[in-house]
Amino acid sequence: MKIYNTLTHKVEEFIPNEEGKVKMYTCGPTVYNYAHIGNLRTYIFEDILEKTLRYLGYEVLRCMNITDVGHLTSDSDSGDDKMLKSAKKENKSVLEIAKFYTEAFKKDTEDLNIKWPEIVSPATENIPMYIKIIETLLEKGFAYQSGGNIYFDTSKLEDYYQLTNHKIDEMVVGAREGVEEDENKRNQADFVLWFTKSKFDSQELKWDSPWGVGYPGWHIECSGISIKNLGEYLDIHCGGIDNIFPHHTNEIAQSEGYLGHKWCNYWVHGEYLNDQTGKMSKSKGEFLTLSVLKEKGYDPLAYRYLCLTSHYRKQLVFSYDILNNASLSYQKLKQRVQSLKHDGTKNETIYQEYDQKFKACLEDDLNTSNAITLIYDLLKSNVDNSTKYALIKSWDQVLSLNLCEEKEISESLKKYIEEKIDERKKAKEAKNYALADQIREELLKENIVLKDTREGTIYEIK
RNA sequence: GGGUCUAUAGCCAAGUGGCUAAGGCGUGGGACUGCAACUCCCUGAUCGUUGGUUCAAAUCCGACUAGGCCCUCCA
Repeated sequence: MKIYNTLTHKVEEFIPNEEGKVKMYTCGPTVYNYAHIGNLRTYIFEDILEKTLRYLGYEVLRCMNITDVGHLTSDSDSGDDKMLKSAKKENKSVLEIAKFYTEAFKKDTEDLNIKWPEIVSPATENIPMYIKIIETLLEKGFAYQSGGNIYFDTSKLEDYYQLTNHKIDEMVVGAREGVEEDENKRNQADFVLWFTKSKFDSQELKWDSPWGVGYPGWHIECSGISIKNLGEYLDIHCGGIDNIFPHHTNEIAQSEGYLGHKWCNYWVHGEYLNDQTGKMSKSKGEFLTLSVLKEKGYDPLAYRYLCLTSHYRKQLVFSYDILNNASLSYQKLKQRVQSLKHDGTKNETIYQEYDQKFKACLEDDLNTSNAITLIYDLLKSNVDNSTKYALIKSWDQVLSLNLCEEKEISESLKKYIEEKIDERKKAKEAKNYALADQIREELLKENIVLKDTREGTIYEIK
């Protein structure tokens, strides 16, 4: 399969370290608030990548962190800790906040048919691993102690900016408002591995370390959790594009400094979901969550469909217009698939032919848009219905749009509807259209839609 | 200032040098229907502007225009 690698800045053939096996790490959420639908776009893309690899026959082991500590607004020790800030606001402990929003995030992934990774590890449960890495970095001379904190010395690396093409001389310190220079650093790009002093009133979570009581920097957790669970050689590391710098840049620096060899071969990043004003952001205050969409009556999978009709490396500007568009398309597609009469058989030759086409779409840097177009092509083709159904059912393992989901209808409900249809038929025959329409209206109120086809009246439960 | 990405119909979107530029939604028209809905058929593009390379450009190169993102909070 071919995938765009941020490390080499081009689309490349994917070759794992060990044949047939993929070790994949994806940056997880910082659980101080709900995830917005832009955050979730990244997890949808990662889900598609993982499921594509599985569909192509790879054995995938995937790991994700949950950031529940130490995520500061800045590497200087004057910034806010997001977890703590949120906890104070809601009058709860940091761990209570983390637990609450982790559950909320998990619920979102379930609604979107995003598979939960095999290994999900909170940052707070891996402190000894971070300490081990930092000790090694100090021994090897990649880190130094200054002003009470341990910093990574970026000048010790030849190619610190390999992911971004940034040039050190042209970087603007404090390009973003509110970022202060940290005087303890030897080099502008150095970052904190371990904090031993805190200016926060009540930093709840602290651990003992060889350098004093403190807590880890933001970047060390992903390196620690990944190496601990997936070993020294990683195949794919994913995240949103905003993680490229500084987070992933720093992960590479500390991981390779610690390991002494190349760590991860493929870095894959998902683009943003923007709104009309630009990037969707938690720090702007207001943001769109999946629950909001659900309250407005949208199926979460319509949002997933929307994401899949676009490409993961292309920015998408969210509006209710495009969601309505996607939602309608999705419902229509689902209905078309579910109305296919199938008997569980398939034409093996045609099945293989179309399945190859499907794989080719995904192997082409996850061209989900073409994969969905292939469904429409298949539906329009003269392939028999059972083969069509078998193919779409199989493809839905990757797309996860519940295209073949059949609604369970109880026998009593079925009988009730059939009686009503019969009653309406008799009314129609007697040209009593007022009664016929009344029956149709009544059923519609119960979310049962009648459709008169050439073969007779059928129904659909909304 | 530096880096990076994008620009295709009303909307979303595929397309990576070669037949009349996929597909979906919407719009308009038609068939079906007691009327609807559903379904089916028909309906739409000088590919941001401008130079160049080529027998051939949406596709490659240059310039310009507009916009997004990153340069120590975010996916």
